[in-house]
Amino acid sequence: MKVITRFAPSPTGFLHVGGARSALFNYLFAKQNGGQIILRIEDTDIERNKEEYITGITDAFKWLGIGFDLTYKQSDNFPIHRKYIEKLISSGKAYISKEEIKKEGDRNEVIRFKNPNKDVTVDDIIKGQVKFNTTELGDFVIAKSLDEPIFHLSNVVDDITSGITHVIRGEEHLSNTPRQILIWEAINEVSLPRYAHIPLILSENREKISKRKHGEIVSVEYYKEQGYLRDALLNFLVLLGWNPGNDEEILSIDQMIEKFNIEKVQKAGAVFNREKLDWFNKQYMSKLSNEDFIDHCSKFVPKWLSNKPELFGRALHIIREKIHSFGDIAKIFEKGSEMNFIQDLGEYTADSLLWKKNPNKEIASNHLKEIKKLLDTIAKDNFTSEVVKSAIWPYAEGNGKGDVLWPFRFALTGQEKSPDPFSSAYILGKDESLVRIDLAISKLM
RNA sequence: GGCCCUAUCGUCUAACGGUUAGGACAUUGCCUUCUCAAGGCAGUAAUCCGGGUUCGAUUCCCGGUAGGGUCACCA
Repeated sequence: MKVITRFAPSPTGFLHVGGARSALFNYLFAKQNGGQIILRIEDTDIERNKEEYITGITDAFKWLGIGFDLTYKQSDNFPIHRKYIEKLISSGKAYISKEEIKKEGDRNEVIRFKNPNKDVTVDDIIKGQVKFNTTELGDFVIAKSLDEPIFHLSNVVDDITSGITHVIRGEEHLSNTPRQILIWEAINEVSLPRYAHIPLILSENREKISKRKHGEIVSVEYYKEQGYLRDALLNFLVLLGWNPGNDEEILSIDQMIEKFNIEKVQKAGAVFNREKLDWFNKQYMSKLSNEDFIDHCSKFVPKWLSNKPELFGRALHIIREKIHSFGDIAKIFEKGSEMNFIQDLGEYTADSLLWKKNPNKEIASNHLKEIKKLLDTIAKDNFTSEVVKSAIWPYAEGNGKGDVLWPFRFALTGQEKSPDPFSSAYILGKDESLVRIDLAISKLM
């Protein structure tokens, strides 16, 4: 039997990280079984759906690299849904019911499923056997009219007509499952799919994360815009609720397909830990070549810097060390941040040039004068951090590293926190470095 | 509240019924060029509680407790 899975979002918002993980699990399971995965947009509630969300969702999957074998909108199947509703009615499994209108928009006639009031056991791959008594569900509504099916009916009919073999979805659907099984059995065309309800992704305080309560961090688009690598996001997500059974953590999509095991998915919810995501992202960023890295960061580099590609090139090494996502680039170059010295030395006081452990203006001034002499011996086109370091290092060791290096670094950067002085000098270049040292010396007079 | 699910370091998790309860993130300390970052090393830190079953429970069973999900003419 060929495996067919599906991811079935409703277009009422952008793609949620929990949705992305559900889709990923469906994808991995389908791929490792040589099966197919369908993207079904569940847009039966015309009033709440928005076209922009459909493109938002499909764009997010394009970015993630999760491809579908088939994509369709559920509303395209309304005629088929109608056929099944009619069939259920004519076979006495459903009926047209007269209703009292409780709220605006209510119909005075809806279609209800005739509940056989029996026990239904969901045989779940992850949760095991879960027994429900369906009596309390009553004769639930399956359509507002022949042409307006609602969730449970459309969902089941589409699963049946698409030949879905495995329903892998979030745990919030577990309690919907008995209803759907009842409908599935009433239609009685194909045997039940296997169900797998995956645990929820939780917030810090252990509740289901939602856009409403937790904001933009729940949407995949946010991570795309913040400059995260898709492989890092996917890697982070796949390990929320599943692991390969050993200490391996960095997994490519191919490795995930090979190693994923739906039966080993965790039963309990997992807290979404942004710091760990950042760590994954850093791991993946560090694997990038300089060329790829530059490609990824182009949209985050401030204009004044992207206009000076040589300067940017000299700073690249340091930038790569400092950031956890490409979006961080904008932050480290903000005024007052650690890399802003490249653009703008900024104001500082003479006292800040003095090393805390030995604050003495004359000593600092003399060291800076000596550093200047040493730097002057280096040819302009040979002014690399290694060369600068080898020129200054012996002097610093001989005269107290802190005494020499603190004023040196501070003169170059004007900041308490910054890259080391050798790298800073290299980034700034010989001329600018000397200018800044002169300025520092004059401040100390 | 009814129904349902869940329970190992702060977080993600590993552990045929027998382990000094392992790893990762975070955190702390140290080292690595003065600060920062990165890196290296080391450390702190967990089986929710109570009963069973068993020679022996993190592991199996029951009960509490706590958290979560769900109860639409939404999906």
